[in-house]
Amino acid sequence: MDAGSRDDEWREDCAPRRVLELFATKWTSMVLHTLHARHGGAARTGVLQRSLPGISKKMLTQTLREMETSGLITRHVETVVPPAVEYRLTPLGERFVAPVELLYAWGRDNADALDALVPRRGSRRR
Amino acid sequence: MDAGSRDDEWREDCAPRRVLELFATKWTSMVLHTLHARHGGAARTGVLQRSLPGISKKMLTQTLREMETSGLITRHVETVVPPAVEYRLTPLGERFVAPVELLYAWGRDNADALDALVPRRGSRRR
DNA sequence: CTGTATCCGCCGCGATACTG
DNA sequence: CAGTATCGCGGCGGATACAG
Repeated sequence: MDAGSRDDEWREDCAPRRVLELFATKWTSMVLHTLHARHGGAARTGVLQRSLPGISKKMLTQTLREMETSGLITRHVETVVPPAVEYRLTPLGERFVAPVELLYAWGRDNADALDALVPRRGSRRR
Repeated sequence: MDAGSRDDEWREDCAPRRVLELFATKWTSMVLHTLHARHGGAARTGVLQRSLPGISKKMLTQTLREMETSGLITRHVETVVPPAVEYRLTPLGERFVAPVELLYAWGRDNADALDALVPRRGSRRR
């Protein structure tokens, strides 16, 4: 079972690619993590924004919309004044937490190795 | 332990961010996976390119360089004619395989759910 | 409070051509 | 076979202003 095997094609619409696209938007995994680890799976817009230093309203909304489209979260609107919107992890989203957390855990465990070897991505020589 | 906890800051240079940057380059995880699953941890340039349909020489080289810089792989040059270059997973790289594989596995397990819910990233409503 | 609409710089990445 | 250099497009994502 070497180079000839066809059990994992790299087509555009294959599962692995789909997953990677979830990371294409920079904030997706951080929103997921924050929603889970800091707020037990549900939180309102403002709360999320305060929990994610540096994110803009635009990217927050955009990221949440895409996550909703992907079925990772749901969006509930309370028709009151002022409006209150709550986002909640779906079962699919909650199952996605484990892989993401493992990724983060790996980062923590190997932070020193990365510190020593990575100069910095995107650093520009002049 | 709510919004006040400080056990996971989102600073630019924190571990989680570092990990996400490894995915900033589209092909990184696929090269990692291919190197591990198809070639037992080591392979030459040409072999990798054939195993990754759609990748260009430019992106292959660029991705490999960044992975080398991050300490995920090593680069061995055989000074012969024509030149033969082999890339090999480092211990750090091999440890990174598990989280990535789990991510991919999640994609496979939930491919149907994604099929049903994801219209397509970037699709624009008018 | 939540969300939308522009303007715009930066950069990932593909296509192409050339070197050793 | 392995790698570099250039050009160009698309899109992420930040800043800002406006709306319900």
